[in-house]
Amino acid sequence: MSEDHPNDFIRQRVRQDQNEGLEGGVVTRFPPEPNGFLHIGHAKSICLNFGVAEEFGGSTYLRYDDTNPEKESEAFVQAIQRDVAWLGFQWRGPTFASDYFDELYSFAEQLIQRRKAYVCSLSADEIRATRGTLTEPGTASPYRDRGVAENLDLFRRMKAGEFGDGAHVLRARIDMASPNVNMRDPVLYRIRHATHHRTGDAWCIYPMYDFTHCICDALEGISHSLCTLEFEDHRPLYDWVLDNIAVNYHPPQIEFSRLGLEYTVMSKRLFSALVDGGHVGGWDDPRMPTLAGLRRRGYSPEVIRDFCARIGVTKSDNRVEMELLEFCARRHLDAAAARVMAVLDPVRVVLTNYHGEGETLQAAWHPQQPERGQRTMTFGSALYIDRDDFREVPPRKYRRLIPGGMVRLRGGYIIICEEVVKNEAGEVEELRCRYVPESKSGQDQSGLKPKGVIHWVDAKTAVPAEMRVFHRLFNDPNPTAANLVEALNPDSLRIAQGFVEAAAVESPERAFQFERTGYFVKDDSYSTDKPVFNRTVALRDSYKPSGP
RNA sequence: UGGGGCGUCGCCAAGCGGUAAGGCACCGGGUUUUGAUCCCGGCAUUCGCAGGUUCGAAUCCUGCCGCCCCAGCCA
Repeated sequence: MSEDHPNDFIRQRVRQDQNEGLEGGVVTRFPPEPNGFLHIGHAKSICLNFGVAEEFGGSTYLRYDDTNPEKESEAFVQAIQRDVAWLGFQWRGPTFASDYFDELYSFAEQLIQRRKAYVCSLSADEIRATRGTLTEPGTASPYRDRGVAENLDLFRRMKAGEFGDGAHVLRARIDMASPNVNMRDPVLYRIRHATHHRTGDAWCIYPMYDFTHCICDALEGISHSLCTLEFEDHRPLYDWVLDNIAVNYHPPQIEFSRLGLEYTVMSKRLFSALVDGGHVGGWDDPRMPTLAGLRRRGYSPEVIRDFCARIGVTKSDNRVEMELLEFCARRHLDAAAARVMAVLDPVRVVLTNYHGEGETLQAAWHPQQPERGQRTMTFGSALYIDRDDFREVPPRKYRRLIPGGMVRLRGGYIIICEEVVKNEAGEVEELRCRYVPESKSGQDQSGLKPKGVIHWVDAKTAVPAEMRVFHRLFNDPNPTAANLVEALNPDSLRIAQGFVEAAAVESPERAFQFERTGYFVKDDSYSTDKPVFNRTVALRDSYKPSGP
């Protein structure tokens, strides 16, 4: 699977910078806030940052942007680390913005000394009211021209814990009339008497993102600071901070568009709402586009990385179809997954002329990979086949079992349906069939050429299993915060009580192709007495019934 | 109505003045004891629209139109 390296506009830029001589080489960073689980949108950023560094002989920091203690936790730090490692990347660090709180504080004092920052004692509401609007300039804070000594004194007392939350903030002195509202004296520090998951109660003032991020980038010698489009308006502020403090390194901020995916949402805030509202089982629910959810669903790191390589990196808004992710999943699973038979909706088949109980049959774990060896299956007079593989009234071009028709049991014998037994409700309860003794798979002497091949399991030895079939979480291709709950798909999870051939349960393999029904992964995190299989994705099914 | 971005096939996306890559999806055909995989073939006279420059424009210029982001003491 040797894909060409992507060559997006960011890589072109990095290549050019490198050719023009980059001191310190290529250094990138992936900077999540530890306030939730990572999702596939983060995977795009992770693959970009780590991928660029790998391709250009550089390295990548994992840096936590932990400047808002009330929303962050050590549990999220661990979850994030596990997910990045799972994707297969090795980071420098991890580092934390909180590692730099002392330096950050010094730079803040430096800004005060240079008359580039001041302590503002307006309330949050007053600051908002004086910021102006998108079309009108803001007005200066009455504290804007406080003297250096007073600012320094106030700021030190803020740090010392003399004031309550919200009493003062430190603001940059830039331009209240800037057409870019982010430049209208943005807040740099706020008072927050909160316990930080790493620094505990050492601090009661915390720096804001715009002040923190650029400085951490500079201190770590980040050569290319890659972020998403919504920070484009913040770039002048990123540059302003670094231009006004005594730091000798100034990374460029380069923006790209976030990933949009059809039929799902991509925001930690909305995930929280789904989890807290009990609409999903947790951040790692297999229907969630979180990396933890995708992992439980059976998507391997290779699938995610292939997907990220295929979607590209640009600045245009995008909403990628699920089909592409599913294609990547099938592509990798086709090669990786062991072939095994299973039925989700069993119908009993009785072979009236079969008497060789306990006969064993061999079948390849993977027909295209004979080196993976064979598994042993048991054949018997009582079998289960999938309800969908028999039709009393077949649609056009139907190739499976019909009354009086024949079909091959994959890896087994050809059978002919002679009788359909129904219950009072008129449902098919049992199929009484005759098997063709000389049609054994691999040594067929029958000369018969059935059109269809179906999967089956032996009723005596097959293992009862719970199979979880997932469908899109939302019916709306573009759910929003406003219609989040109404857009939920009530049929996003279907649990089938089926049977799997015993070899699958005994085998150490975890990813399987249940022939005809899809790719499944064994999931041990449920507490049931039966094995549980999550369906990653259905097989592509080109069987299209024509006509009504 | 301020500022910042973006508009190339249904969905992604190359292209950077020399006459529209590729992938997904879709449609044909072949192989197949998985209606899978695999293999072949098809799929934008046209690049948001309108002018202009040029021998030549998706690429340069001008003017429109559409969409996204920004008024947290979130990131």
